[in-house]
Amino acid sequence: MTATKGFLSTASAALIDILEGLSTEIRMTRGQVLFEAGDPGDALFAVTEGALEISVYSEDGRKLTLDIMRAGSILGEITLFDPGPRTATATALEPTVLRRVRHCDVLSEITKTPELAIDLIHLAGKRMRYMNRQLNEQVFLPVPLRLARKILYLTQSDDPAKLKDHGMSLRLSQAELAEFVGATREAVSKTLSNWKKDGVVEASRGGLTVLDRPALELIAEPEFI
Amino acid sequence: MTATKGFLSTASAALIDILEGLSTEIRMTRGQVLFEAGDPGDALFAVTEGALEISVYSEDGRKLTLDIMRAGSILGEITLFDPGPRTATATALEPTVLRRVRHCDVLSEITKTPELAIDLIHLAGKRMRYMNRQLNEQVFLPVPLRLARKILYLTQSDDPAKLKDHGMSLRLSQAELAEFVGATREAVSKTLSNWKKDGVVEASRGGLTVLDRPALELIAEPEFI
DNA sequence: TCTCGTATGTGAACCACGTCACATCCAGCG
DNA sequence: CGCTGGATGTGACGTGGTTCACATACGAGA
Repeated sequence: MTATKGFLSTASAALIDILEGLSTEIRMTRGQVLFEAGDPGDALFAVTEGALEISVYSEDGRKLTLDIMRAGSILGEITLFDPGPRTATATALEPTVLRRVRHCDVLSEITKTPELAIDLIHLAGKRMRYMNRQLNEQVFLPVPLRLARKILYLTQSDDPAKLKDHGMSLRLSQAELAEFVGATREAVSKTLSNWKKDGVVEASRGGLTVLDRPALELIAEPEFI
Repeated sequence: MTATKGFLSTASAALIDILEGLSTEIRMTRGQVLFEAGDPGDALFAVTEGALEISVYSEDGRKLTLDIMRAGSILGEITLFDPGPRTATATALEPTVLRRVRHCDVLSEITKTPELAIDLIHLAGKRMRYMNRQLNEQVFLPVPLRLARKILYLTQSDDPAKLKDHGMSLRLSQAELAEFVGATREAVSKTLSNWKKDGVVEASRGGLTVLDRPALELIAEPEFI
């Protein structure tokens, strides 16, 4: 649906360079929480290695995963844009390395390098588009469509070589997938069962493989009216 | 829930000033469309007078209204942040006056006045928070809760004086309210009927009045676990 | 290899909402 | 005034999806 990779697109080279100079390195183990929704946020991060999951929680504790951020992504910048508590929780999905830059350093850098501001503004726009689409899909699409699109999104372009035979695997449990599409594990399981019968995907414990990407794309299509 | 008014908060004075100088005036009649999702976007707007409705459409034409922008709001800046097609449609709800500024003028102004960039970045942050909340509510809350919150949001602080007796009226048909909460007109009608029985709201043709704001706030609460 | 904890498959019952189908009910206007 | 078209009220009914309740099935340890 979109060509960008990650919740917000890979940061521009200029942005990365500047962040390099101002940042300190952070290393995380799997499961470690970088920040939680509600925390005061005074820094932003660039992922160097590994992956983090960005999610929000309902008032009664249910979880909705927004995206997975991999190497090259910037995160935690909402509070730079609008000072206040963090709106989401970031958890490492695997051993992860990232660089941390304080907001104040970014802001003072902006006054020196306005281009940086434009980079950040573009970043914000990409995010907005992503959220827009999320909302739209949540409101209008049934679970199977949402799931198909998520799987396509999550398996896209991770490694172009692996895509050539239309296959692509995803290391995500069905429960995690459910949190991604805002549904229950059972609903995901049943949907995947149907697709498996048709040879569209193949499942293993803790992951699945897309066998027939075009078929999945067909399912993901709206085919409206 | 939030103190901001409008989809993105009222623009800062500095921002408004700068936009004044670069802008041209636009006048719209009720129902007129300022821009549509998919249009190429090359300008942003500041509402001077009147109100516009910002909405997105599903692939099969259903509508979801995101917010109503009144005097003091900035809109159309996503495409400044991230060049590309507009993500939503803006329609005047009444005779409306606004000022139009081309993106390129804003961007070149940023290189001269970095503070402007910071203003815009803050704007983006407020938006992100708003969208975040929208998504959360759509995914996790049932129709009555969403409706209660929307009504509270739409009637908040419009005129503090009118709030003193806990009442507040809203000129929106039930169909429009339905588009706001992502539900059907019937569901809204039935929910409102219940509330009317309890004296929480009062309805008239094409609008409704909140009689017991605290009661509505109680309904809107999650009262989780 | 056996065992236990976690991931998955699947059916039954339930339920919130959507869909459909009308019955009202105003507000303007001939 | 009575008509008429859009805005509302409300029931019947269908259904996607959740909830609940197990049955497997797999993988990592002991």
